[in-house]
Amino acid sequence: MDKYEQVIELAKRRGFLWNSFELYGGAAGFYDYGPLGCTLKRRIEQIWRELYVIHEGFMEIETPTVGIEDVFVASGHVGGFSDPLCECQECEEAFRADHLVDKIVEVADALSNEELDRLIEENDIGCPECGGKLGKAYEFNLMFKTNIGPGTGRQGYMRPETAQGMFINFQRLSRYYRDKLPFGATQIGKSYRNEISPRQGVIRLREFTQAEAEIFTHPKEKGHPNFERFAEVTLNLYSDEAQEKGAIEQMTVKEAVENNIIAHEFLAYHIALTDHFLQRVGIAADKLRFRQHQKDEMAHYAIDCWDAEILTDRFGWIEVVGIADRTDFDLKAHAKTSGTELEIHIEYHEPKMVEQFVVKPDMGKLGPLFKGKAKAVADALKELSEDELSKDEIKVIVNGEEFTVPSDIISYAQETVKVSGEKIVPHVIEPSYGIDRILYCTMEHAFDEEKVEAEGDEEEEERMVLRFRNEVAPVQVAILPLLTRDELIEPAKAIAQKLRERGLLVAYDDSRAIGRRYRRNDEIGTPYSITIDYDTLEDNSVTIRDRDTMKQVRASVEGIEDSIYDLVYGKLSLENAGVSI
RNA sequence: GCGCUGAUGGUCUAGUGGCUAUGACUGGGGCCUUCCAAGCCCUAAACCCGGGUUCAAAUCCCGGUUGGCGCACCA
Repeated sequence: MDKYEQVIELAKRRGFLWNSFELYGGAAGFYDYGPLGCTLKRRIEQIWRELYVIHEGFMEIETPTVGIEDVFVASGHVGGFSDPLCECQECEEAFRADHLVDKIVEVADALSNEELDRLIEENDIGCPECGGKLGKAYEFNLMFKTNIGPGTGRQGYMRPETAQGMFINFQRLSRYYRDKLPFGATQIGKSYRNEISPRQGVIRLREFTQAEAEIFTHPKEKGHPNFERFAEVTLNLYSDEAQEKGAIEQMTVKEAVENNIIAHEFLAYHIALTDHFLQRVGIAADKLRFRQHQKDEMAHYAIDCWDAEILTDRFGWIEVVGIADRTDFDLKAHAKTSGTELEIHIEYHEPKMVEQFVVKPDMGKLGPLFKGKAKAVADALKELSEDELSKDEIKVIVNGEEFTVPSDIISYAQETVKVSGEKIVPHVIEPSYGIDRILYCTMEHAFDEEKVEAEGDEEEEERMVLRFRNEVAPVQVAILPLLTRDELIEPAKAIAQKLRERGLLVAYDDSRAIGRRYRRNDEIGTPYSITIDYDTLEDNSVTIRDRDTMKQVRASVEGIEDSIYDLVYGKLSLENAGVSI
């Protein structure tokens, strides 16, 4: 059994992750979160919220998981979130049709299916595997389709990312933030991709949880006001250049920006924030790197893009977060499709005086002359050059109709006007997290097997332990009466209640031997156990046991809820929580 | 989607056509037990689904579902 198998076996057995729909034979690409998995996930999400929503101030929103067609036409998912496939009619192998012709034309990925068919036909391209004849190219779109409303209804799609919900609310968000850049919004929710063949458990799902932030910045101001926070943090960077050499480089965030490895401070700050988050949920620092997209892999509109990658035992480096500067691509796309300006008015620090050619039609005379068409004529006049306006008879064409305007009802001049600001389309910095993958990685990195001495003459045995960081552990403290006796069970339950009231995640367990119960809790990563014994009845003290070291201290029941709380949240060490035994 | 390969209690697993489907661990109840999966008693729990071949199918065949691996795919 490799580590992946061990982790998945444990996850299944102890209620972290279950294959969905098992009762009916299951369905590939879907996983259920059991009681512990769900709690673990919520705790990871909660840390994410703390960093992005509370600390950064990027408020969380919630938008539908079903989207209408226009949204995904604009985003490019209807046309582009699909691949042209082409199957061999002999051996039935499927290939990317555009890859088959990419040696022949330069922009193979821009071709229509008909053009692809024609090129394959003309160049006599056969199956790369068996040389057989290839069938027609067809689109396989990765979005789930659905209908909105009864009957044929309206075409809907399950969203393939949460991001669009933030983009299309740009105007509302801008107003909420009182039109001041930079601002951001976040969303944690489900996204859907109809993967051709989902694999690797929770690594590639058809329904998965994303946590995304869309941060709108000024296109020309990409310094970060709080850059110093992470400036001296060292990152494992696998830049475009480093990938050529095949060696990860370590450097500080500041150096990365100064040496133009990372495009700008704003992106660098968010790479560092991602690094901070991942380590905080328990990803091992030496199994974490940031890989830069190479020029040919990066979306054409992006300035720079980095993936956080985590080293796993079976799958190697897997991508868990993408952090990109997407420029104004998304807002412009929605502006174009919706016919609505998605811009923000930025006031200059001081108004600028700008030389402008200004045309002033005399509406008092234009009105009576052209009646209802006066406004359109005036607008057309404003577009004319000085040359045209200087003629005796000025002609304009409005909707195919020619109008002749006397020169005396219009004046024009080169004027200096005061401009107080400009409209700009903000650039988007997007950190996009795959929560399910991160959750799996926290489990794998927490997973440990340790040899411990066994009773009597027995050989050493394995202790399975999930060394979760306290903050993410789905059970924070176990309450264990030493023996199954009423006189111990009662005070134990009272302590459990006290801890729950303090807001701790408590598990109470009195079944079978104490050692067995310690092991059960090690296996699900419970950081602390409290054991109630006969001394408790004498002197009102209990033992607190540490999961990782198995060390115990003796502490008073009085104020135990505060001690455990402080232990869990790192404000107290075990040594200071009681007397060592 | 294609190819290879697997699918048996909660988990891991034995079982190459023939008794009531093997075992371990785990779980539950109890006895015992004053700190790291101890012992004893009791108990629950499985042949992925659908067809076919056969007197008889967990076992052979076909199809599907699903896990793993390889190819392809992975905004």
